[in-house]
Amino acid sequence: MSAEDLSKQSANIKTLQAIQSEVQNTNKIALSVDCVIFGFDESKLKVLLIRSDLKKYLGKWSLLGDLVFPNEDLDAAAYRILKQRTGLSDVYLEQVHTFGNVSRHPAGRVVTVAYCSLINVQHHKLNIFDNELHWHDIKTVTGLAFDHQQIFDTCFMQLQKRVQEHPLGFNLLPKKFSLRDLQNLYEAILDIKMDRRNFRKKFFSMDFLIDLKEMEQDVPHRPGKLYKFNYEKYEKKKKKLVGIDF
Amino acid sequence: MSAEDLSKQSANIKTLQAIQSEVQNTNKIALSVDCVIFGFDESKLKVLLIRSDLKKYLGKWSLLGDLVFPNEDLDAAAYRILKQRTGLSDVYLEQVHTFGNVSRHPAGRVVTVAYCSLINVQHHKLNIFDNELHWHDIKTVTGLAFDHQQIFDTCFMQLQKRVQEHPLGFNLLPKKFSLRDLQNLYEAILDIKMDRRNFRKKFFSMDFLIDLKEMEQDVPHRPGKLYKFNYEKYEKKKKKLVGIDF
DNA sequence: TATAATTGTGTAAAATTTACACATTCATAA
DNA sequence: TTATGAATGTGTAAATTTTACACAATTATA
Repeated sequence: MSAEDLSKQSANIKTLQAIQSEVQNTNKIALSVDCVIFGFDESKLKVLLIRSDLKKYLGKWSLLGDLVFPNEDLDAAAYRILKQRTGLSDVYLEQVHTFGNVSRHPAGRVVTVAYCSLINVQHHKLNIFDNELHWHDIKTVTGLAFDHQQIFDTCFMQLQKRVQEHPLGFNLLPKKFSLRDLQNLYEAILDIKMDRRNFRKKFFSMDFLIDLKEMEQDVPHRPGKLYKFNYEKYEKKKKKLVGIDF
Repeated sequence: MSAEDLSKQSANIKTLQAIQSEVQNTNKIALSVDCVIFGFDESKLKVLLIRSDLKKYLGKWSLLGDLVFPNEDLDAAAYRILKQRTGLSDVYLEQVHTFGNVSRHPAGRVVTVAYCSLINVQHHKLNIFDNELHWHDIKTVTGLAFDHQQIFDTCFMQLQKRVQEHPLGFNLLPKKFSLRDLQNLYEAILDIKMDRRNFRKKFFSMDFLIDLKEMEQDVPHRPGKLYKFNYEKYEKKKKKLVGIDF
């Protein structure tokens, strides 16, 4: 290594203190988390929205979000918001994308990390006391506050993609569900109609459904069998490669 | 709406000033960007790393990153780093994931947004003057500084997935490439061997390769035909749905 | 007891994926 | 000049997966 290289190298070595002061000086960006919370009810996909608490967007709906605390892990902030708003813990939650355009928030520089959450509406219909909080049919979601429409669109598209590759959907259903429930769910998320026999064949051939030997109750027609998803078996079998296809 | 609801609603309405001060007070988090820059050379997938500039991690390799400026879009920060380090603009760059554990950085709370970039090594072999900057075979990447190993692993896995679903790979090849180059690339990224005839059949049936009517030069064996990727055709034909499969 | 609604089931055709071998072309070395 | 080595270019048959499609059985209700 030449003398020049050596001096260059030592010039590049920064002390922790130097970086700390650099971090302080550049520290003009606030960080928030926004949650796109999906639910499934009456065979429709819903999203939980709140009325904007900002005058500029008065009357508009927005996602559930909050600033991240300085001593709080990012994922923990998302869980906190979810817990605060729905009363639920142990829910499916996944980071989707970070939105960081300079002018995305009127109050100044706020970079936000978007999370997608899937919850079972039946299990906590109770927890929405707040009039400002409302389940919206995803087909009617337009004109959200801030850049929340873009965030919602991104999360919804990601959900459409991931629900086909991973068993996420079951988080939106009750523990016991019929194949009709499952098909309704996929049809609602993907906004398509599917062939009933081929849909059943597909899921039976995957062999991840456990027949609970129970039937639906209180349906105005022939009751269907109830199933639950076999997570243990799925975890063992997980696919590695899919194959080139675009 | 009841009186109680109304008062609750107005209590929820915040002024811009209130939020601004809230943002100021909570503003103790620094934001950075880290780039995982992939290249393809000598039939091997490489990643561009730099020696850590932090005493704690002296001698360790780390990703290329920097703090985001207060008045800089997030994506712009990633492009800036890429331009600074490789001299290249107009490169493939995609946000992958944000890492925000409280203790991930020794200098304090720094949340980092990871980007994945694919560049053509042939086109700018020149631009690496800096001894501290080096292309590493991805198979030898271990023990990176900070949480950069985790960031690298995440980006690499995402690359393996996305390269199968989208025509990203061509960003790593020269404009003109042979089918052997293309197969070597996929084999390097996915770390598998593929059947040569089926690989060719697959790509020909997709019908996105333009035969340039040119042959390889200076190869010590029968030269292969050269192709380029037909982006216009791909953009028109893009797949929508894939089908349930997990 | 008849009707309406939905469940549960199989098969044949089409499309896709997989496994596999040999003649051709060019550079290089004898 | 010729032989050799190394990689290109090409097709088919079998297996698997996907698609399209119809009718009998079950339950609640009128």
